[in-house]
Amino acid sequence: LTLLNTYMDCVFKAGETEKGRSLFEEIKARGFIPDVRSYSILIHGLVKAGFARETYELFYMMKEQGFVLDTRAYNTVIDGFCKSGKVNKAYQLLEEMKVKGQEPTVVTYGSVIDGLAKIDRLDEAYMLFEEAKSKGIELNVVVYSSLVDGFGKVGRIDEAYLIMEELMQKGLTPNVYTWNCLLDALVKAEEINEALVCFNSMKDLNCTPNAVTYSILINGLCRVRKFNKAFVFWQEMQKLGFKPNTITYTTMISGLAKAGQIFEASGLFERFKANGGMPD
RNA sequence: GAAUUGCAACAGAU
Repeated sequence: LTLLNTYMDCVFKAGETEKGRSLFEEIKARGFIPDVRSYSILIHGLVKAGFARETYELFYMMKEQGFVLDTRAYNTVIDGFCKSGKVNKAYQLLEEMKVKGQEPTVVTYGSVIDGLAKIDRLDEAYMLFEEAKSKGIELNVVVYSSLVDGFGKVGRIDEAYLIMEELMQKGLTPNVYTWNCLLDALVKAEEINEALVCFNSMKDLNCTPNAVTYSILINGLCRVRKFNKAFVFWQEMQKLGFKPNTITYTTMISGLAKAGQIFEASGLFERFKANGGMPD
């Protein structure tokens, strides 16, 4: 069973969702009874592949069989609920953990905070964040990033900055995700200059930008119609060895098209296809 | 001596 579980996890992580599902069935066919870990792997695999809605059914299958969920199983299920629009249910499970003597961890809180933040329920997210702190849970950069992202996406830039400051005061180091969340917030608020300032701070603080960072900035520059500058970043990105993917191509192509540079845009589109890109 | 079978965060177009 250990071997099958491990293999099933690998299969899901390789993106072979249907094969993963059939492996779960195969476990039963071979006369094993899937354990809490098998279910966790299955749920996690499905959630990552966009089938979070199936969490509910699988969770109740586990319950019916009388399985006792451990912390990680709870965390996986809670994340599945968050990603299928059942954040209230997720929160309820967090409470259930406390009752059952499984103390919620930083991951548990992180999942629910992120779930709330993604549906713009930031005040509740922030309350949970405070609750976790008051319980002495060491919050990490992931949780802070979720909040920066959440506040940023609804335009509460000041609060996003405050979270960022608190993070640094705690002696934590913002990583490329954190910075990207902040940059995206500034871009969406059309504060591109501020975003470029942050881009420099990020580098000063030894955080290396990645392809997502460039995609955010290119998009931001296109939004304020600074197409030439966007194209400079496009080239800089490739000089640094980041291969453009479908999203970065789309960002740049639509930017060029909006600038009326139809010729350049179609040239890029051809290059995209020539490099094996599949237009979506 | 240790050793991971499972858990959370970021970008585009429509």
